[in-house]
Amino acid sequence: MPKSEEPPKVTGARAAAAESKRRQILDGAVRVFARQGFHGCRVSDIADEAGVAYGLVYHYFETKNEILDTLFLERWDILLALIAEIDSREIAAREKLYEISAFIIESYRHDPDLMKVIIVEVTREANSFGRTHLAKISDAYDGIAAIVARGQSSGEFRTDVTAQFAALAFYGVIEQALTGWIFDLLPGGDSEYEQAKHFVVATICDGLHA
Amino acid sequence: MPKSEEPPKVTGARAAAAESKRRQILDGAVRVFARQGFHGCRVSDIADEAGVAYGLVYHYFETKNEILDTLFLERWDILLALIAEIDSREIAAREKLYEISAFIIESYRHDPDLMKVIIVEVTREANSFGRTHLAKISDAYDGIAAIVARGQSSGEFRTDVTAQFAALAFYGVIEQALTGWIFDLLPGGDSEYEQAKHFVVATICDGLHA
Amino acid sequence: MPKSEEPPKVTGARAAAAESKRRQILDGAVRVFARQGFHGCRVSDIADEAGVAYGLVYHYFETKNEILDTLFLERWDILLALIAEIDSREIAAREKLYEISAFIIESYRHDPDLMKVIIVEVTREANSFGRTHLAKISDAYDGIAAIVARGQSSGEFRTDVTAQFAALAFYGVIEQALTGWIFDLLPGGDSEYEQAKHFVVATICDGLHA
Amino acid sequence: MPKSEEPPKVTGARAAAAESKRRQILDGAVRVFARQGFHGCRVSDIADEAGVAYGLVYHYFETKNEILDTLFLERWDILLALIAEIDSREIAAREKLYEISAFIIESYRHDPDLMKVIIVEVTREANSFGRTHLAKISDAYDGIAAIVARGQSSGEFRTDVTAQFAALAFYGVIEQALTGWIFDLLPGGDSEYEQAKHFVVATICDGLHA
DNA sequence: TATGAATGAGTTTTCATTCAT
DNA sequence: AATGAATGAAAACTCATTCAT
Repeated sequence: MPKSEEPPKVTGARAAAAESKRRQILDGAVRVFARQGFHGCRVSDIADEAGVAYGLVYHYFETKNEILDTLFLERWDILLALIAEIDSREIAAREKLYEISAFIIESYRHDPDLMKVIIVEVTREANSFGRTHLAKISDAYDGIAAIVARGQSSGEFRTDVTAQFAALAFYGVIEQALTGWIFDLLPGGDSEYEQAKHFVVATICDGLHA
Repeated sequence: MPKSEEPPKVTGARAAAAESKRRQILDGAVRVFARQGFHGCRVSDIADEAGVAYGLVYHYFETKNEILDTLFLERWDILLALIAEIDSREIAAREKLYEISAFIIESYRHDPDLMKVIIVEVTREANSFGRTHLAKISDAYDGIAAIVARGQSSGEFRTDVTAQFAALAFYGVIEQALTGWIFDLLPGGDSEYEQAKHFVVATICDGLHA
Repeated sequence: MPKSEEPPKVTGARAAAAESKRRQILDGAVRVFARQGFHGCRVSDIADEAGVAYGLVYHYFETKNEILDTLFLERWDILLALIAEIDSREIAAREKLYEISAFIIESYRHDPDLMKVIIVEVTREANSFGRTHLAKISDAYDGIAAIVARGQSSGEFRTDVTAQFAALAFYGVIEQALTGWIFDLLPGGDSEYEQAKHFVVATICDGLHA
Repeated sequence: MPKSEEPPKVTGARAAAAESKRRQILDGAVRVFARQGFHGCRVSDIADEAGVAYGLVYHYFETKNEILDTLFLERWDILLALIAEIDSREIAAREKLYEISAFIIESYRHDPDLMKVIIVEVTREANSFGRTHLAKISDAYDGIAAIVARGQSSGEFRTDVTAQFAALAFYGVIEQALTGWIFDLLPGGDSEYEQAKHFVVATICDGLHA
């Protein structure tokens, strides 16, 4: 799924250029964070990678941390919106889960650096820093749990495992698959990604038993 | 499961005292890393928490990072040994997975700080630092995959989902449960832990379908 | 001989100011190194003496050591250029040696701190650090040796003492005179400096014999 | 010239062993100082090189600096005694200077590490630390100056160059030769050492002129 | 004497952030 | 908006020295 291209605000060439610098910085930051980690890079590395002047980073962002926050929120809000949209469709819960799985895996295929940053850096940061991210992550869990709960109500899913735990398990499987690709513990590639979308659902919905 | 208490080597009071200081430092580090994060604490915080002089930390460990490494390896090696031992038992694959799930969750109940550090801090370090940790993590995946593969051979498990992916999914579910408890996204407590041990296996082996 | 005053490059106030801060740091470092020794001072002493912020030192120089290197090379390159220039003149070898002796002693009169740093600190660093300085020092020896060799070819100098050794002896006498002044083992003062210029040549060229 | 072996104090085996440990430490320190420089080594390096326990170094020496002092003074006092002894002989001043030159160069041949330490580390240390060493160095200058002065009185040496300056020049030539060998700027070897003893006197007494 | 664990002050370097232009 | 020099707090790491045994 392509990056959600915000409609180019029609505010003249100047503003467009400015917006593009801001975008450059975010894009540079993704590459640098993915390569060196949030703590392993300097603000000047971001500026260099983005091809902008050092000081400009601070024109667009208050702190280094805000850059990470922005990257996370941009992407995560898309995910949250998608979960909500999918849940509103008239399809089986299993199908809904497949769509979410597919979306996240496609996101990784499309921009592995960004997903790496979100998974590796943001979660850990949540430990030391604000709870903002945790609330957002919780929102995703809740959205998925809502899908599961609806599946339970309709009789599609068993009810002894709580919807909350099921949601968390579902997300855990996907995140671990991404982690595997990120750290080269799992072979990556287009066919593997395609297969994984199905494996996630097969494992979580059908179980491993024969 | 209690920390593998090495038999108190009878090597005189001096050596014993020395070993205890080293232990104190490791124990202090766990608490500090859990509370403030690896990057959020200073070496002096570790020394203070451990009740030893600053310099002593560097007498026992080359770098701050080596402390984290040591904590991770101590515990992870126990996990690896356990996985191997469980796989050698004459029980169903499903039972084996339950034992592993139970062990990890018990580890968290017994020493949540340590598990928090391993899950939250080590993975991030794996990104920037050496691949040592990754190799160890990979070993765990492999051990679990071996169990699944044996289950597939015996006809207990389906074979369309690869053993490798199944192992990763299984571990992903457990890790996400721990993450949930760590960040208070999931209610914790003795009965929840007990329930979760079963949920993990129910989800992965039986699936969510009704 | 005055410090080679580079013509103030007309590059705008900003660049000029920047260059002047860098110069301030170097000048402060000379005073501090001379007073307390390279190892006896902190980088903050340099910053304080130069009247700049601590961090600015690291904006202009990678390490404390690079400051020392810069001071040495700036001056030594002037010496090397001078030796080459003097050798090209159409004067007696003895005159050439006098000019070099005079230049070095004048350098000391003009900026005793800098010469002290070069003689006292750089040599020691040459031991532990890179061979860069040694190569430069060797260049000076070679330049002087070339002058002596030409003197030998013309019949002005005896040939049983090698030019190489003679060069080294000549430089050794000068350096020891400076060392004497630096450590107050030899009375200093304008007339003493003037006298020493002649003594160096008298000793090396004519010998002590009656 | 062999290291002045102090007569083995007849105080029993224990004291002898103790003395030997102290000697071991000094000998180890010479090697370490020569290799890494005074500031570039740790006290533990000295202990390791000497093959003694860390703490023992502090049993025999108050500070790290005292070790350097001891090494310098041991050797320098021998030099001072020798200068005095030579001056009392009934030989030409030129012969006396030859003997001193020969002694110092032999000292270097016999124990280059020790001479390297004295020349490279002690003189520089004189800058930051006490004036003790300077007084001793001054004593050597004075001793040599006395020889020159006597040579001037007897009509052997010219009088326009002061005895003080001549002494300093003489020592400067020798020190620079040693520096050349130490830093590989001058080819070393037995025949070169032998030749240098003569070159020093030829240069200083006879001069370079044809 | 001999050992090596224990202490903690000291120092370089890093780097996020600010600011003048 | 854009630049990059300037600031200074922060922290890891070093290592001489002390001390208990």
